[in-house]
Amino acid sequence: MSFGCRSSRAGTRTTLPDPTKVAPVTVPTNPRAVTRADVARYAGVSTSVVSYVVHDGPRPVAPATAARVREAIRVLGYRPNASAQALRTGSSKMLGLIVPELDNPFWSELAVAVTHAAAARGYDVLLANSDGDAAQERERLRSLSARQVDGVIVTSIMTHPDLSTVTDPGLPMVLLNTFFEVPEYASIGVDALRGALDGTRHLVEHGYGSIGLVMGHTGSMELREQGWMRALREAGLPDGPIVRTAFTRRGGYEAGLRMFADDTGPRAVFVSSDMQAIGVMRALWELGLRVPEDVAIVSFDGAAEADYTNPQLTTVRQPIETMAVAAVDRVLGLDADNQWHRDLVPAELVLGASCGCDVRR
Amino acid sequence: MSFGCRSSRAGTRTTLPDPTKVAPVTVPTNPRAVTRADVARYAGVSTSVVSYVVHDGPRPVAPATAARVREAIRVLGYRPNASAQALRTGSSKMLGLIVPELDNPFWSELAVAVTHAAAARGYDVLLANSDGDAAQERERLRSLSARQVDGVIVTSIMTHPDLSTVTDPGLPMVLLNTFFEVPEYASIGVDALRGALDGTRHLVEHGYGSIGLVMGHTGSMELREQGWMRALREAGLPDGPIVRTAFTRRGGYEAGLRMFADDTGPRAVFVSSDMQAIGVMRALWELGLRVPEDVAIVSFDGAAEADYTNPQLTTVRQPIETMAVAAVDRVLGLDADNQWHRDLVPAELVLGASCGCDVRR
DNA sequence: CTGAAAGCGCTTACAG
DNA sequence: CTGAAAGCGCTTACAG
Repeated sequence: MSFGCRSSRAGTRTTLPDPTKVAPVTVPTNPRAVTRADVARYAGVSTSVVSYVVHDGPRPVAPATAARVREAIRVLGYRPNASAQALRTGSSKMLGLIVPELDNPFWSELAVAVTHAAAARGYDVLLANSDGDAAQERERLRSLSARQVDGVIVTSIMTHPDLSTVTDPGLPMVLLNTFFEVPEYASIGVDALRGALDGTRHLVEHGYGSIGLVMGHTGSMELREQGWMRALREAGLPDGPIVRTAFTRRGGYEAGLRMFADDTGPRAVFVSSDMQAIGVMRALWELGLRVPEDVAIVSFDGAAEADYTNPQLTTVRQPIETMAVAAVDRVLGLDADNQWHRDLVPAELVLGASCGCDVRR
Repeated sequence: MSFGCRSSRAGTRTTLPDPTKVAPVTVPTNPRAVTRADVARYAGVSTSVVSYVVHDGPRPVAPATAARVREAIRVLGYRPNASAQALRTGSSKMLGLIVPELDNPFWSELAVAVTHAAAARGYDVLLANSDGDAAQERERLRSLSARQVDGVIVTSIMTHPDLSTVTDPGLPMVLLNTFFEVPEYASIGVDALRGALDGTRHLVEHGYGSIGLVMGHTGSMELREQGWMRALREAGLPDGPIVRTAFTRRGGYEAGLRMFADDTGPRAVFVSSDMQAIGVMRALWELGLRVPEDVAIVSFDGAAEADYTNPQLTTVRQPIETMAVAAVDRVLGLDADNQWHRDLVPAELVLGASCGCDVRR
C-alpha cells in the first residue's frame, strides 16, 4: 500500500518563502484515505466483490468471502468515497435545503425537521442560507445544483420565484412554507388563511372590539391578512389598524411601538409570526402595557420560543414535522399518486395566556 | 448532444405494476446535466481548454478562444460537477460542522457564523446535527468524512471526545466552543472562567449577598462554575445554592422552580446559558417573583433571544463571529503560525436590566 | 496556445 | 460465485 505524496495534491505553501528562514524539511502529507482497492487487496478479492458486499448486491457473494471482506473493511476502517459514488451513480443521496435565515428559530426548527425527515429516507441535507436575499438565493441554488443534490427544498422569500434558469431542468424542486400557488412548482405550506381566521376568531370570541394586525412584508395580499380580515368582517367588527414590518423580533418591536404609542391602539392584535409577537411584547413592556390585560395577542408559527414568553403566547402552530415529511417525500417522488400541485396542511391554534385565556402548556 | 436515457440510471419504478391499470407509456427521464464535453463541442475546443478557462489556468488560453468558451458556458448553463471535481482534486471545498442541536438558537447562530466565515474562504458547509447524542455524533462524523469534507468543526457535547477512530487520520478537525484542553485536538472556545467571573462579579457589585448558580450538565468541574465560585470567594460571600440541569429552556425552568420554590432562594443567580435563563424567568413569573426586583439574573452566551426577554437579560456574550472565523481558519490551516493548542477568545459582559441595571440595548 | 491521455474511486453489465 | 473492464466528469502533466 503506497501512501506516498502525490505532487499534484501535496499541500502547497501559500506563504512566500522567507529567505531569512530555513526552508521546512518535512511537508505534512495527509495519509491517503483507504479505498476499495485496499480492501480488495487485504481480503484477497477483486474490487467488484468489495462492492457486492458493501451493497449486498447486485451479485451474490459466498458467505466466507463476504466475511473476509467485512473483516477487511472493519480493520482498515473503509468508508466508500461519496464523491466517487455520486459521480458513478448520478445520485449524491443529498437533498438541498434553502432557508432565508437559519438563525431565525422558525427556520432552524424547520431545518431540523427536514433533516430528520431526510435521514429517515437515507438522505443527508446540504443546508444553504440565502440571508433573505434573492440574488443569494439563486446563487445558493446554483451551488446546490453543482453539488449534485438529488433534489432541492426551497423556502423562498420571493413571492414568485423565478428559479427555472438556475437549476438543471431535471432537478426536482419543492417550495416549502409557500401558501400560494406557484406555476410549475409543487408547493407545500400551511393553510394560512384558515389559521389566521381561527386565531383572529379566537380574539373575537374573547370579546375584543378592536383587533389590529402586525403583518410581515410579503409580496401580495397575504393569506394571513385575508384570514384576519375575514374574521373581523364576519363578526361585524371594523378593520383594526395594520402595521407592516419585517418578519423579525425587531420588526415586531418597531411595529408595536408604532401601533401602541398613543392610547388609540387596539385592544388586541393578531401578529403574523411569533418572532414579531415577541418584539411587540417588548414594545408593550416598554410602554408599560400589560399582556393580556391591556393588549391581547395571538400570533402565528408555534416556535419553541413562544412557549417561554411571559405570558405564554397563544399561537397558530404550523405542523413543521408534517410539512417537512411532505416536502421530502415530494421532492424524492415518493408520493407519486399525489396529483396536487399545492399541499395545504392544517394549522392548529395552541392556547397560551397572551390572548386572555390562562392555559399553561 | 445525446440526451438518451441510460438504463443504469433511469428512474426505476418502486411501485409494483398494477395489472388493472395500463402500463405507463412514458418513463420520465431526467435530461442529463450539461458537461464540460458539451461546452467543448459547442465552442469547438478540447475539454482541456474548457478547464483552463473555468479556472483561469494552469495553461494560458488565447483571448478569442476563451471568449468562445465563456459564451458556450453561458448559453448551455454549464456548472462543473462538484463530485467529479472532488474526486479528481481530492478536495470537496466543503467543511463539515457538527452541532448538538441546530434548533437551539445559540447553535444556529454559531452555525450561521461558521457558514459565513467558510463562505469568505470559498467553502460550503455541510451541517450535521448530533441531537446531543454521542453515538450520533460519531455517526455524523463518519458520514462527513465519507463525503470528503476538507475539514470538520465539531462542537462536541462530549467532555473528552474520542473521535480518532472515526475519522480519516488526515482529516483536519477543530473543536469549537470547547473551553478546556483536549489532547491531540485544536480547540477554540471562549474564556469561560473569566466570563463567568466577570458576570458574577457584576452581581456582587450590585450588592446581592447570596448568589446561586444554575449550571448545565457538563462532564467535569466546569469553568463557568469555577468563575462563579471564584467571584464569591474573593468577595467573601458564602457559596450560593447550585442546581444542575439541562442546557435548555425547560432545564432552566425546572431549575428555577427548584431553586425558588420556597423563600430560601438566593437574591441573585448566575445561569450558564441564555436558554436556561429564559426558563428561569418563566419559573419566576409563575412563582410571582419579579426580575430584577426579587431575583437578579446574569446569564451566559449572548444569544439574540436574550435581547428580547422582559426585562432584557444581562449576559456574558460569546464572540460568535470571532470564534467562527478562528475555527474555519484553523481547520483550513490558514493560521500556520498559530502554535496554540487551545485558543481562548474573550467574552464580554453585555448589560441589560435583569441584573438590576437599567440599560437598554 | 491547444489537445490527447491518464487517473481520481466507484458501480455494474458482461464474461467466465 | 468471481473478476476484468468500461465509464461517470473532471484536472493537469505532458507532448506538440
